[in-house]
Amino acid sequence: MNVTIKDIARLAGVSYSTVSKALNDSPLVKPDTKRRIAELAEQLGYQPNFAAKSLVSRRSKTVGIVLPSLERVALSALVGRINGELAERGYDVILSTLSPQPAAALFQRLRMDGIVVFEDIPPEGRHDSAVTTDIPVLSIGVSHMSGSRFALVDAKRKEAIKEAVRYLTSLGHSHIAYVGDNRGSDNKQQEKVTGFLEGAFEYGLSPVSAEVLDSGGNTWKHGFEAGRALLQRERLPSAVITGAFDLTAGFLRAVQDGGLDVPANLSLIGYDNVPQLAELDVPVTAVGVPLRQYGRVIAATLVDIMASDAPIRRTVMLDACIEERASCSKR
Amino acid sequence: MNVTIKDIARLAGVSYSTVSKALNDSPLVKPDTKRRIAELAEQLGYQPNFAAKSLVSRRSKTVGIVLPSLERVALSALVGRINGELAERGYDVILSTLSPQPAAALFQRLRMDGIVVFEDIPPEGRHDSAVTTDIPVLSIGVSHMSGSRFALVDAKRKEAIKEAVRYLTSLGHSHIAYVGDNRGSDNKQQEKVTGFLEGAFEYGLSPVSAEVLDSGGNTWKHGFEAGRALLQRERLPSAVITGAFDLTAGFLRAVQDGGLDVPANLSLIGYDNVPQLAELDVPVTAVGVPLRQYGRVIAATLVDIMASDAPIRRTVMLDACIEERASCSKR
DNA sequence: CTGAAAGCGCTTACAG
DNA sequence: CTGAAAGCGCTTACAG
Repeated sequence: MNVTIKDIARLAGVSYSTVSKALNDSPLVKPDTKRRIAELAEQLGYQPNFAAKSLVSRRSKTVGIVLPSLERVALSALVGRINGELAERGYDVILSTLSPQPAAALFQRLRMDGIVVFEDIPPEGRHDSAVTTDIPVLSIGVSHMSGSRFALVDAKRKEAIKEAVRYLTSLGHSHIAYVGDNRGSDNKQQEKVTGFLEGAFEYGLSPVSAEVLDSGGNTWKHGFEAGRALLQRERLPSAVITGAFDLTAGFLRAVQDGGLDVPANLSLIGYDNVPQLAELDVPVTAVGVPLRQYGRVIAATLVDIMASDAPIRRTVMLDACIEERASCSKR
Repeated sequence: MNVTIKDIARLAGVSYSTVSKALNDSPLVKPDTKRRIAELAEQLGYQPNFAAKSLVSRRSKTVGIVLPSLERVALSALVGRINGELAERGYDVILSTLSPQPAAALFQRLRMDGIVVFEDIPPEGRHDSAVTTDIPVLSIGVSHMSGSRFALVDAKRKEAIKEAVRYLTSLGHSHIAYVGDNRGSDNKQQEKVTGFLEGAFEYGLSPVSAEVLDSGGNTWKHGFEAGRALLQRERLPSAVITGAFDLTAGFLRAVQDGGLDVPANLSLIGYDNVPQLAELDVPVTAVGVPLRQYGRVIAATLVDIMASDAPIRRTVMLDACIEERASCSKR
């Protein structure tokens, strides 16, 4: 049998409602009594009963995160940050890898106060397959058109890549390639390509000096292969923008293996502003929403929509910024 | 306000305790009444209150899984299977990526009926940092020396690799290399190396014809590099055993790029018996515990230790088997 | 087969 | 500041 507030009350010689208030740090309880009760609770190893608490308070102080799969570095790091940010705000976090709708149903059953949905590919066509639930939903990157308390946090990918072009041209580069998934199935990838082309135009690159290389995917392997493909060229760009973290890592390895020095022979800037870029053979300059900020905004936005009882719909677009490291040099 | 059994009771013209029994399919309720109530519940979109249910029943019918990180294919696939298996047994699954102790504390607070712990590296030295909790714990691969209801499910890695050696020698191979993480920090990796050496001895390979190649890690990249390193050799083995899924994939790519044909020039067998091996450029023969079986045993064992109220300690070692595909040929 | 009652462990007006 | 009481939404003996 577990320790309950009644046990504590008996030992402290007060009523159990006083114990409840004391443990919740109510101003209605004398500091002295509070201290005494806190000590007793500690001693007895009291653990509040989550079920009872959320039954009566109608809140669980816990949020659920829906993940498409468990396989991406950047996502994994972001989830870690969100976990930390929400902990600071008094929330626990649990995850599910079910698909969004079943996961949302589960989280609703478990009485989560809110849910965060990550999903790469929006449900094809059928928008009725989107998440429908009564609890507040925060989508990252893809709109799920949900209930009445709903928000979307996303990165300005197009601007980010454009910014990378600006940065590279400002260093004197006039022949730049973008390496990324350009298969066209995913909007988010297309945005980046568009950003590259707009940037190339805006910052005065000639059409032949702004190349888009389709990597066919966003993994290390795709990056590596794209790097090797690039090496076949007779005329190389002086700078490359890679569209995702793993891609960047694989690409870097390939060009280094091919005998190029980064940044002496080739400048490189990678999308996805994650600290892991600093750990590569050459610390790679990043463009994108800084991970810390991403995590902080996600947590803050979610807490916000959970707090409101009125319907809310909000969209937050995050600006990218450049994190300079050692992979770019002047031309 | 949500629908409760009282609402249903009112509309059905019965008491709410009858509704409760009906919804739980109690034999004490007339089939007719049951049906009527079920329909009504359906209609009203009734969702039982998880908090109330677990408060009174002292069980949540939910289990928590602790994962070290979110980055491994084989792990991700296994979690998916466990999810499915437990669903069939009436349990929901949630995940946490906190480190084992905080995760266990969270799951205990959330009143999970049991937890599964995956962890690669056992807590260094200090065994007091292991998971301590009152609820049943099932560890995968690493013992966490927990409470009174505790189980360990693990794979017979050594036997698995040995079996791979047997298989290859039976095909006529007499020069075999094992490629794997041999840095020595991780017991599980060492077991595989030992299995290889024992197998080599037992199946009569000469010492120079049984090579251990340290890949320095278990990722695609490590596999790729190990593959390229192998190609530098003047005398190649006729068969290779790779120690982990991603490693296998990277290795295969490297040797193919180097102009070797698998299996014509080189036979390959990969540890980690996951279906993804069938999706590689060459469908790769696997050795290891079949994913389906792994998932089934984990789910069944967990349900078992959750059901018992007496202390239980159990260890289940799973046998590996070979899944033949197209990557091995006779010599 | 059905219903009234107690109780799971807590929070929160309300009265003192 | 403290306590008695009601109630959150359910399950489960117990009595009919």
